[in-house]
Amino acid sequence: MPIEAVDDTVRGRGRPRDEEARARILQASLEALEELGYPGVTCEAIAEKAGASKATIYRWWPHKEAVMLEALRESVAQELPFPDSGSLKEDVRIQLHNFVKLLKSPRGRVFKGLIAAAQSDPKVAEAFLSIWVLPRRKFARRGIERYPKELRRNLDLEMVLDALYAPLYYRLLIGHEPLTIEFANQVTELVWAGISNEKNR
Amino acid sequence: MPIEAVDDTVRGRGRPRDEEARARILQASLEALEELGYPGVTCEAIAEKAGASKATIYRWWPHKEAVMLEALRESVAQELPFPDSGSLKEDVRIQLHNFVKLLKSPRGRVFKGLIAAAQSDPKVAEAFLSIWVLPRRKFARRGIERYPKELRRNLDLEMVLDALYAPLYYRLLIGHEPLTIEFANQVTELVWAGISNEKNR
Amino acid sequence: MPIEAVDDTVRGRGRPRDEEARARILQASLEALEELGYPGVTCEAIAEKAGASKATIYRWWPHKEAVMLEALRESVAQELPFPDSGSLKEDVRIQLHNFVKLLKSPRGRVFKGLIAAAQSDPKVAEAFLSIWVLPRRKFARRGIERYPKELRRNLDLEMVLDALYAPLYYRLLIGHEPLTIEFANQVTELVWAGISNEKNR
Amino acid sequence: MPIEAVDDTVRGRGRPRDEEARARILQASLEALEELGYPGVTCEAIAEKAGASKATIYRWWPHKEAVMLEALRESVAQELPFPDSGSLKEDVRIQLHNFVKLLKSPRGRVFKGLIAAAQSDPKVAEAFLSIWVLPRRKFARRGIERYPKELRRNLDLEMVLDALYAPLYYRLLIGHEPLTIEFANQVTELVWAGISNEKNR
DNA sequence: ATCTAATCGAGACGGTACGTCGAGTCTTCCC
DNA sequence: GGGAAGACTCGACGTACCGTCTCGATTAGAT
Repeated sequence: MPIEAVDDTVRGRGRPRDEEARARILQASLEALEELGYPGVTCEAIAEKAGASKATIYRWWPHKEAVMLEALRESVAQELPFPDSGSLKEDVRIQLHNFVKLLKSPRGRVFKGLIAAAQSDPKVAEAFLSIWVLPRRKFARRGIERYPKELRRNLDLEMVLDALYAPLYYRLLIGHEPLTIEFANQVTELVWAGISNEKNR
Repeated sequence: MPIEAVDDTVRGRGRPRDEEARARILQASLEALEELGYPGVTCEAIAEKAGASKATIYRWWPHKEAVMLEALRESVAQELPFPDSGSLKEDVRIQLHNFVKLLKSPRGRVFKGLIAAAQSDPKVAEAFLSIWVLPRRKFARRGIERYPKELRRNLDLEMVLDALYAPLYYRLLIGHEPLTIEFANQVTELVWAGISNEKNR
Repeated sequence: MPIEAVDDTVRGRGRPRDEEARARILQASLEALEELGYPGVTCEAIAEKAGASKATIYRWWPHKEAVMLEALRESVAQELPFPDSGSLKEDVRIQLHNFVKLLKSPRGRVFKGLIAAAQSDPKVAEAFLSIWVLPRRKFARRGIERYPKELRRNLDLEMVLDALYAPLYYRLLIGHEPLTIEFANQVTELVWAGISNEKNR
Repeated sequence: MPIEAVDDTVRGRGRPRDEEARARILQASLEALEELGYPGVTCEAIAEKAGASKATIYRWWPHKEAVMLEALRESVAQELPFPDSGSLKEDVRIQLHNFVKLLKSPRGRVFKGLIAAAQSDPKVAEAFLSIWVLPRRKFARRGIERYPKELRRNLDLEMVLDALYAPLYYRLLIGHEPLTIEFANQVTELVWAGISNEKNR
């Protein structure tokens, strides 16, 4: 079961959850993550930034990683819809462009931090997967499957998605070369050559 | 300046550095990383495993990340030579196979841990780059450049290397799908289609 | 001004105070004190035991000590009338016997808890004094003063009361030796020797 | 086993305990206890006052009560030797005088606090008993037993000690009447009448 | 054969953040 | 308007690890 906030759609009797406080906490988490990097994010710092108390944080999230994951989810929930330009190759290119822009924004530090946290905390790993990775991949997969005729047969789409996104994550995480729009173009071209049904050259 | 052990080639008067202790500490770091994951690598744990004292660790390394990086360097120094089968595609495939095997071994946790640490610690990032990433890429690049005629012209080899290795790192770090030899084959085929000089199909 | 419940004899407009809830809260306080000891008396525990809410408790009492004091007052209101056997010495003995029985009953933990609370909270101290100690002493004093001829002249009755009751409290609080009926007899004899008008031996 | 500091008479290998820090912590505890009363004493406050860290406190004492008990023991270790005036009655009187002075000093708050804590914490109770009460009683008992002929036969000395000390504790804890030297005299006279071998009156 | 200096182990030190708990207050719905 | 439910702020708890430090013991080269 992924790490999520309590589902309080059922309106109980007591004082309802303070949604403003929730929003302030998530906002403060993102800011702290962007400003201080992952290990610099302290529950006490979040609490102070948010004008909330630590107890409130721990009432709703089991640990600070969960807070940051939910913050991430909130902040990127509507972002990055898979484009629909009429051309699959163009859709892919635009999608990678957008993702590059996201990773290069301050939000990129959030990804770095969460992927780092996921390496040693299975709960974070699972949450990152179910909250971010898998939904994004499902969208992208659907976007690609709209054009079955443009692709070679017997392609493993999971592998294709990896080939498309992995290089961006890789440059984000390793930083040996800059992460640029041009790089996204190069990746698009290279992968396209490997998956398209066109007779190349 | 990368993180390295103190260079004590100048032989002073007092008791010399205990090389056995150094080896035990590095070994213990690797073991802790493999067994317990990154957060399990506390200096106390290393010291106890190694039968050393924390002071000894901090005398020779500025912080625990430096210890782990040096441990990594020691342990992979001779690993993963770029193969030479006579065929570039086969060389690439074998190289990816070997890398998959490495990442799937207990050593994979070391990579996960260090990449995680690098996300928030620029010193670790730089050290990981200079100790592991850049040398490996240089070897691989040289291996590829032996066959200039098999490749398309105007290829950005850095991008090609990313396209080859990134998917493996990606599956290691995200874990959404298993990291297998077969996956390495798929990546090889896909990238090969995008870089080889052959007239495809 | 001693700690007391809000005096709501003035009958206002809305729903009147729920006397049952009040009784349940006081009862729950006593039980918690007897079963769990003083630190076990948390407002949450009282509320749960009583099926009440914390808000109700704090509406009617300023803090939990006030609750416990009122609980004590209710529970001991009619207890320990000063006996009237016709003999002062016998009256004293019986009174000490009764007090020993009270202190050894579960109620004894209530005394321990409240005396403890009084040490650091002047409000509790004053309330314990006015609700329990002073009234009890007044009764006892009247009981003794019925027999002026049996006592030496110029006795400080306050001191005599201390000499009678203090040893019982002392054993209750310190617990170095058991608090028994026999001990009450011994104290009676010793004090009697010091206060009676008889020619001893 | 009473709560005590680790007995480190055996000189181990590592860095030795910082005796100054220990002294500063105990001193800070006493000051905090006298200034703020028992529940106002915070480990964080002690640590700050003492210029120590919380970890140091918890390394050597299991909880703050133990700190305060040891502080008490240190501060009263050599106090209150049983006097030796040549007359038992006079010895008793002087001993009670001294005890009254101790209880009326700022140190009295320490006693109030610890007795309070003992009511709900068996560890404190046992420690208070073994560190303070029992040793003091043993001394007093020995002081009294030097004069066997002045006392009636078949006296229960434990009860006598209670009769002597309990009234002082009682006035300290309840505070219904002041605790004075004169009161100590009265108690001495009353108890003496009950225990001495003289033909009274 | 000392003397000297740097090393080793052990482990205590001041800090800082963790995640928990209770006090007392506040907010909502229900009666 | 009272009461149950329960979320809220505040602040202390006791734990864990960091990186530093101070010991006594050990181990060479320098004297």
